Amino acid sequence: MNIRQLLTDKVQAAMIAAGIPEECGPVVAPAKKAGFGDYQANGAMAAAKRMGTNPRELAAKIVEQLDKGEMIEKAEIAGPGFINLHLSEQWLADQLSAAESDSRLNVAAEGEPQTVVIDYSSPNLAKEMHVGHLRSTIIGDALARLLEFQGHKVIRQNHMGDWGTQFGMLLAHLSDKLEKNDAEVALADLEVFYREAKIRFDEEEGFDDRARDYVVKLQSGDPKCLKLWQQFIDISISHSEEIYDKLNVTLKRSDVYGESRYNPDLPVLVDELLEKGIAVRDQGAVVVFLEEMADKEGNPSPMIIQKRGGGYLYSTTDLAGIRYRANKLHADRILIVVDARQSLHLQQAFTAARKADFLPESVTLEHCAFGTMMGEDGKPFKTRTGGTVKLADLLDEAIERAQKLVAEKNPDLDAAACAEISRKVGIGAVKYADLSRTRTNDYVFNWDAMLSFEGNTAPYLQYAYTRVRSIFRRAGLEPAELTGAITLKTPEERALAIKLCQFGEVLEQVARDTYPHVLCGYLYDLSSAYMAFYEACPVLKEGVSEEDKQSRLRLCDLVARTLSTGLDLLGIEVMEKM
RNA sequence: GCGCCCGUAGCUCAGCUGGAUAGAGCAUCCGCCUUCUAAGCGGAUGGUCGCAGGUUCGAGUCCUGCCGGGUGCGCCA
Repeated sequence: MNIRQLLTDKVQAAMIAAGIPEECGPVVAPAKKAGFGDYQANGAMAAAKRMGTNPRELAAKIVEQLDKGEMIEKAEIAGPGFINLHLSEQWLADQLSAAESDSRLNVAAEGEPQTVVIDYSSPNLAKEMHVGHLRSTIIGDALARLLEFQGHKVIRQNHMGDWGTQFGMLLAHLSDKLEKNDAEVALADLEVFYREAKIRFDEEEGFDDRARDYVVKLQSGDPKCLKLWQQFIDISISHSEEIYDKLNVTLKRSDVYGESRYNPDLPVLVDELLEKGIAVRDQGAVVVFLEEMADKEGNPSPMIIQKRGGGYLYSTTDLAGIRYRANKLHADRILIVVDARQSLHLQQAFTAARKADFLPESVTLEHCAFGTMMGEDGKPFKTRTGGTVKLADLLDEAIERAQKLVAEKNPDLDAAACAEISRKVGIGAVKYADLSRTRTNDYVFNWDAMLSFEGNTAPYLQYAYTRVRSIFRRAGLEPAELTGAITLKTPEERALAIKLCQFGEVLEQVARDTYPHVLCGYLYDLSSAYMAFYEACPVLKEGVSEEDKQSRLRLCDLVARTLSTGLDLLGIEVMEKM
């Protein structure tokens, strides 16, 4: 159920009935301020301008034609031609009842499901995952969960970096190590392993030649070398899986589709582009010149797809990836969740793929760009000594910090419960801090702010959830046992009801625009509305009538379910107590 | 040099297709717990929306120029 859409349809119909051209949109949005109704339609003014008539009079005509039905209580004209729409209390209550008995909370499943391929996380397997992989992993996973909930067929693609010259050095080192240990032991710490290999490569006589030799063997498909490589990859993926598990990320091994998978297609692709005349040889390399992206002087934008010497680049793999996803995976929509700094590269890849006719025109290519995670000094997030922060360490610190807070606030919890809550709170805080910011902007990482129980944070939302659940515990009731009607007597109940009813339209918006912070903002508003309701509307206290108690408990249950569903779509867990 | 992103309250950030008096949180100050978790709620203070033009009945939002910061730009990913 999408209030905004329903109202848009109604107002649009009224506008047409009032003789307004169809191109004039009704411009329906939630009311900006209390006192302006629940929703407002602002389209009358633009339409009046276009038609050269008086906006207030036109608004009056629209209101006259408006089929209010069960939904709209009243429509008022205000200011220069705003139409303020007040929703009917009974209609709202009916919607809530419908949501209550629906496992999807009255959120309609997508009528025209798409196949959506989402490329996210994509760590480099040569090293351990570090904070640079956090945003892609968190944002991509939230989008995957949400689009799946909307009813789309989501294909996760973990485009892991499992290929490249650095593997020569790593395999040479691994091959030596295997004389003493098995691969699991040798690769227990990837970071250490990488450093060792790098030192040998830089300093040890003859090692660099062996490394290069391994690269050649690997690329030529030498079976022994491939086996070694496979061992390395398998263990490295396992390291990533530990992180995914801790982070509560849905990526599985079957979602891994590493760069190496495109190897056989790269020479084919380059030949094809040369044949089509889209790519040309230039200074020994193969280059696609994109006139579509030319600068002011008309110089086309160059994209190298094969190096002088024959090597391929990630631009080549990107093109192969687009083609594979569109044609083999039959994507209708391709989302690529990578750093905003790669915007130009991706735009080139998108443009070239279109030009080469690698995908049907109907397939959309979207770069879901995100900014850099900054330290509190405003510079990219690093350790005190300027090193890269390992993701595992960051997550452990989050849990540890949460544990201190939980133990301090609620000393009665037993150790197991405390550990579980700390994990959910700590990880939730890290994820929510990231997701709640507009993803295209850089954001400042701050432990105290994200772990605060005040403001737009995960702990605040989790706390709101526990407050609801606490009521049910105390009442000794389960939601299924509730009877009677939902009534919205106080302003707080009404405000809460409207918030609850907006869940569906928010999800639709996020699914369309791929900005998870909009969902975060909604959940925060919902929690705030619940907190206000909680203060103003006693549920179990003395003097509350049975009808009010039942009605309010039903509101409580809807809040709990909406919060847990919404947070789950963000990949954040809730708990009964905290 | 060119491209892209950003500049909104002391700090961290929202502001969706241009709409009403630009909103939150933190910080500061003032209130609210013998009754559902005060990890909370209510209120106050605080803004020439980087600057200057332009389009419009109406601009934080669109256009142009400038200033400041970030980032990217033929053989890394």
